[in-house]
Amino acid sequence: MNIGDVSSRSGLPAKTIRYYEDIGLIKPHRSANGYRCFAETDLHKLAFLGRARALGFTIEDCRTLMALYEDESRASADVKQLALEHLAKIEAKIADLQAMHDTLGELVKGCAGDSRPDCPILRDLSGEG
Amino acid sequence: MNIGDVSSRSGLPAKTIRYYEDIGLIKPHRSANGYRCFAETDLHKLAFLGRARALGFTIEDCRTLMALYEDESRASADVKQLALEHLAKIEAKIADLQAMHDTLGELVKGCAGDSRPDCPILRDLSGEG
DNA sequence: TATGAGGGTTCCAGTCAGGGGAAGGTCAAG
DNA sequence: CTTGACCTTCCCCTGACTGGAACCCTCATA
Repeated sequence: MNIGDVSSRSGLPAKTIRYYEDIGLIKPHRSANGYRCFAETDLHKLAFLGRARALGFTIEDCRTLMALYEDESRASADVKQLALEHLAKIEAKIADLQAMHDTLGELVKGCAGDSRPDCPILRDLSGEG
Repeated sequence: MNIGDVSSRSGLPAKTIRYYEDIGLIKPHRSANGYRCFAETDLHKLAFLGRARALGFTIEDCRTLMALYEDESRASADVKQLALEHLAKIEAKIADLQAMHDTLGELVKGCAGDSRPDCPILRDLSGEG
């Protein structure tokens, strides 16, 4: 398989696939003409990576997850721990965003949104002046 | 005021303040020795920027907000629109993160987390194989 | 046989919002 | 006079790609 095929079958852009090779996540063979030559296992790995990235895991997490996946003697505890740490980071981000959302929502609610200059949003940003 | 004073009074790192000057958000004067020389208005602007950034506005949004703030003849509608657009982006991010959280949470719940290799998280990532 | 389309390759630069650190100038205190 | 705390500019680094330039390969068509 050439990179275009793997790209459409995995849903990942060709650029991303080349990047993943660059950083050592996959190691496709090369054809005589220099083209990358992907096996089914490469495609499978890329799909794995795509799903892990979609769950928000960092590239380094993905590297670890792949290693665990390929390690038949892994302990599921290791996978779970990684997932729990990631879950905690997601929760922290949600909490941050929620706080912004609540604050900004309040300010927006108080803003007339008309042609006059008076605005509680700017008043708040300027330090209640 | 030197940059150290402004830094501690605004809560922004000196690096950040220099960066904000670099991209034209503030224009402090210079003393004879080449040091930046901040007026109270600069400090006020930096505090404004710090609060806007804390609400998650991008630097470009901050630039617009500052311009609106300094424009006495602004329409609060313009401020409100910017804020509403930002609010929508925050909501979209929260929704994304929440979806990740829910999916990953389900997978984690099903994972024994013991010394055995069997793991629903990896099974899901590998495509249910 | 030329040529054009549509693959593929490498490498460089840019994104966003700064952070880290080097090399060097300035200032007040001891 | 020296020490230490400031300040300056400069350049590289981050994550996870994305865009583009310049060039090569293959196949179909005129």
